Amino acid sequence: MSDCAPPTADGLACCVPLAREPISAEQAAGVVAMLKAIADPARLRLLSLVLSHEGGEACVCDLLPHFDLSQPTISHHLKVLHEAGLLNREKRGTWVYYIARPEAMTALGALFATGSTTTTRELTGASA
Amino acid sequence: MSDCAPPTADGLACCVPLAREPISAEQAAGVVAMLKAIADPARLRLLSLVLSHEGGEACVCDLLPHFDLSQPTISHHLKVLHEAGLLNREKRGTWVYYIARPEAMTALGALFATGSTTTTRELTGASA
DNA sequence: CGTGAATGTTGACATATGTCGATACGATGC
DNA sequence: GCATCGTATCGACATATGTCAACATTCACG
Repeated sequence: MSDCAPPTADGLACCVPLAREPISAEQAAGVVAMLKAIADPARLRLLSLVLSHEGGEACVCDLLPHFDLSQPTISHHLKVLHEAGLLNREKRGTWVYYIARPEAMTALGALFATGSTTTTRELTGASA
Repeated sequence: MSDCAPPTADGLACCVPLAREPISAEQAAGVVAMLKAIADPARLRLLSLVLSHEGGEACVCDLLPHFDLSQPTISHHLKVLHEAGLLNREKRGTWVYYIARPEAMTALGALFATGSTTTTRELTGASA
């Protein structure tokens, strides 16, 4: 619980691969907050839609048509993703844009690294 | 929904990074099954304990002392991890061993790859 | 065979979660 | 200013989930 400084200074959960050493209860709690956010079909799809959308961002109006869910429900899911640190929120005029955070993807990917400590850090080639 | 053959013939969820293209509802449902399994503090810790234990396996009696939870609760969580394809189960005499599945880690890690399709496949250096 | 130990199953319960309709808020355009 | 559009919040509800105590099951060992 001491050798784990915030990797991106963004409040992301910790970085040590699950297979390297037993994760502490505290770290587990932090990581679980992010995992719970994506452990929902609608939110996983929302995240993927934003990530794969041009520029790594999408406005709510772009996302709504992809679902059979009500607008408040989508808004709720986006809020969950935002509060988990997976998406940034930006208001531009009338529209609200949700913006991917590649650091969050990297942090999550690092959890599942097996063997060495190497992560997918080098692959984070998205715009800041 | 058509270009995604089971990557390891083990029933693991699909393989395309979230950032590459919007995940389909069907694929999302499959992936979410695995994510839900690890989106719990106890189960994340259990998984990490097994993964980092020598040989990538541990018997229930090794795991129990790490938690304040009752034995049936731990058994329940292990069952969830097993049914999600994250741990194999093997009975040896009186004891039951849960065994890590590096393929599952690789499959999950691939989800969070950003940019190219490169995954942490090369890092899967555990014994078969 | 019994006895005991390790693990799994069942049923019950409190809480968390996903969903919606109604409504509120904020920006745009007339 | 006022109507309208896009988005968020609130309150309510049904369902899912984590947990335990009690019990069942399976195996080792005399």
